[in-house]
Amino acid sequence: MISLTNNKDLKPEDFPSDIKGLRMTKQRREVLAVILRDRDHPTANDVFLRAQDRMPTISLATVYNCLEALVNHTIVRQVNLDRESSRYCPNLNDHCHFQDESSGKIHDVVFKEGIKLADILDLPKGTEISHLDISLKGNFGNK
Amino acid sequence: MISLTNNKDLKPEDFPSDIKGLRMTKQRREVLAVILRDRDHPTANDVFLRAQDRMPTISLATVYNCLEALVNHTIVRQVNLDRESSRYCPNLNDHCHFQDESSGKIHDVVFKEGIKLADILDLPKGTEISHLDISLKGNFGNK
DNA sequence: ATTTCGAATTAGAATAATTCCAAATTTCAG
DNA sequence: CTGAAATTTGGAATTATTCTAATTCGAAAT
Repeated sequence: MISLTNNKDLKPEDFPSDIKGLRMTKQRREVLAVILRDRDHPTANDVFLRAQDRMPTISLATVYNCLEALVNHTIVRQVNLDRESSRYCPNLNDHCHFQDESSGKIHDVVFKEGIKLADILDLPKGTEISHLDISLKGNFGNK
Repeated sequence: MISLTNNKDLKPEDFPSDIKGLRMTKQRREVLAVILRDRDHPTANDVFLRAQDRMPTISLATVYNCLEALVNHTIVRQVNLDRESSRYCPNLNDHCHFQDESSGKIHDVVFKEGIKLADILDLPKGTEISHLDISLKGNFGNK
């Protein structure tokens, strides 16, 4: 199976016509390809500008529509940091986002081996977590 | 010392004239009093409406100004969930926010005894966390 | 191949939260 | 008291996002 979460070289036209139940139109392919290619947590407008390179007629509204569809079908993740524009991330594994204050860049951060968040939070019995967002800010060490 | 973080009965006019280096004007007192009184994570507009009860002339711009000043001086915390309006929270202790999907209510959630977040995340050496936000969504158990 | 019809795309208008601005008011320091 | 600085105010401006209505597309059936 084609890896959608880690494939810089995949051409939009090579995407299957259906991903997770979402019909892949030309525009959706292009939008997804942009997100998979650069993996730098672009905003909707970033995606729009990049998608225009290969598809000059695409509209911003369409980019928003495509992003919404991709998010609803858990093909990409929407990342909200503070009050900034939403950003989009192709990494579907459990992870957090760290925004480096000097560069502005956003880094994916994972939990240490074997840690589950529910284990460390004091939640009342019967609680069910459907969504979880962890974001950090500060100085990201050298890696 | 007067508890600012847990005092429903405190009247705005009883606040000291300086809190954490912030000069407390009439409007700032009122805004802070609203946030301390109800503790239900109101939005700026909620605060505005409530503040108007006792101070009909206060403006929304002023509420935003006051909130910004209070946040900058770490007197209240700004809480951002998804793309919704910012909310404001007088609880300055380390905690997360859980939004119950059926009621919409926001609950404060704390870590279990002795847990520090830095211990469970795989961060590169030298990383310094300046801000941390954890928000959850789902069904909040009965408490 | 052509028709059909729901889904997708488009451009631009509308919305909502927040910020900006410039004038008026209040407060503080001397 | 007096002038400077900070704060407040109402309204305009901004920005991200959503909505709308018209058009186009595409797959399936004819």
